[in-house]
Amino acid sequence: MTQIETLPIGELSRQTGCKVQTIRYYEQIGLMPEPARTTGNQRRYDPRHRERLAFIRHSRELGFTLEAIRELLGLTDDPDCSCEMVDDIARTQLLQVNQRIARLSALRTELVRMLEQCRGGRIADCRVIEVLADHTPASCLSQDHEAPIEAGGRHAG
Amino acid sequence: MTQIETLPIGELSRQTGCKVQTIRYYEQIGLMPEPARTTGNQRRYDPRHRERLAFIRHSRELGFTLEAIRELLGLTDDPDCSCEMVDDIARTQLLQVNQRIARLSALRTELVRMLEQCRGGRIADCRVIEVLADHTPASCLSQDHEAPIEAGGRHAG
DNA sequence: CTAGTAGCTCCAGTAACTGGAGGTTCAAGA
DNA sequence: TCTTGAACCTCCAGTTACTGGAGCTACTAG
Repeated sequence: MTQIETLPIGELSRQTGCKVQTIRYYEQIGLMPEPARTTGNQRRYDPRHRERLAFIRHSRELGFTLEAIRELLGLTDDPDCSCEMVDDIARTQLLQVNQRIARLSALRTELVRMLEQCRGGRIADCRVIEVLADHTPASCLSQDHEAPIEAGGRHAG
Repeated sequence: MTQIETLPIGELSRQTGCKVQTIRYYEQIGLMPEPARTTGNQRRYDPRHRERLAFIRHSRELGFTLEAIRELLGLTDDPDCSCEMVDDIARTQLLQVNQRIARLSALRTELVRMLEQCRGGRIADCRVIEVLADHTPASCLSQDHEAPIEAGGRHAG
């Protein structure tokens, strides 16, 4: 008989756009189940692993934390349960995204203003430095420190 | 004679809104100079330290990395040098902020669309889960992974 | 003198990976 | 069958920008 399709980790990596180390990391923290191994101890994945990893990656791209994803995955294990909680998690995520956009926009405004004032002289006269040194009772930015996470990992080479 | 004003670390912390540990951390990584010490080995800061720390904090709030701040601080040490580089650093920062806003906006769009499709049934029918599981050739989000840093530290308390 | 707060150093932990060392396995070609 | 080289393995350390705790010492008010 033909065996079902199994993938070595590199192939799974290619198909999902997720680095090999990251896949192993997800396994380590229990987000991905342990796959079958060859007699030589190499991992072999099946399509279900690929689906799960795709789910994780897409969720990460949408900015969900690994903890949120863990919860979402837990919920999907019980298909009869109400999807209220899923909705909650996504809604919370949306809220955070909105907050971050708001903060970044304020930040942009200040950066733009700062740059506009620079006339390109000596550092001693530099408005950018001046603005940065200025610590007036904190502009719009100082309050509400929230989630620092963003979609995607660090730059990959 | 009256001594010049010196602050213990807790007072500096209060005045700048920067945690005690964070101040010590900045010293450890060479961003803040080593302050004077009492005979009992406690740190005592002067107004110049406060200015420098304020500069660092404000820059952090604007999303500059510690490395960028280190560079900016280095540049301010030479007041006769052209402020072109300062401008460059700020401009790079602005660029990154713009990119992050763009990405977050795309993200928001997708989250909103996802949530709108949820009619609140069972998880088996949940559109949110479906969308997350879907790994079409990657929407607008998969490209351009950049700086993960955001204004402010993690939530404090 | 004592109590309590604030300070000290050192170490470990956070999120979400990434990279490398040093060794093994697999698959294809000779 | 042997060899070669890519891909795999585990384990560990590093990244960013802090944060928290243990266990100890200094300072200051009463």
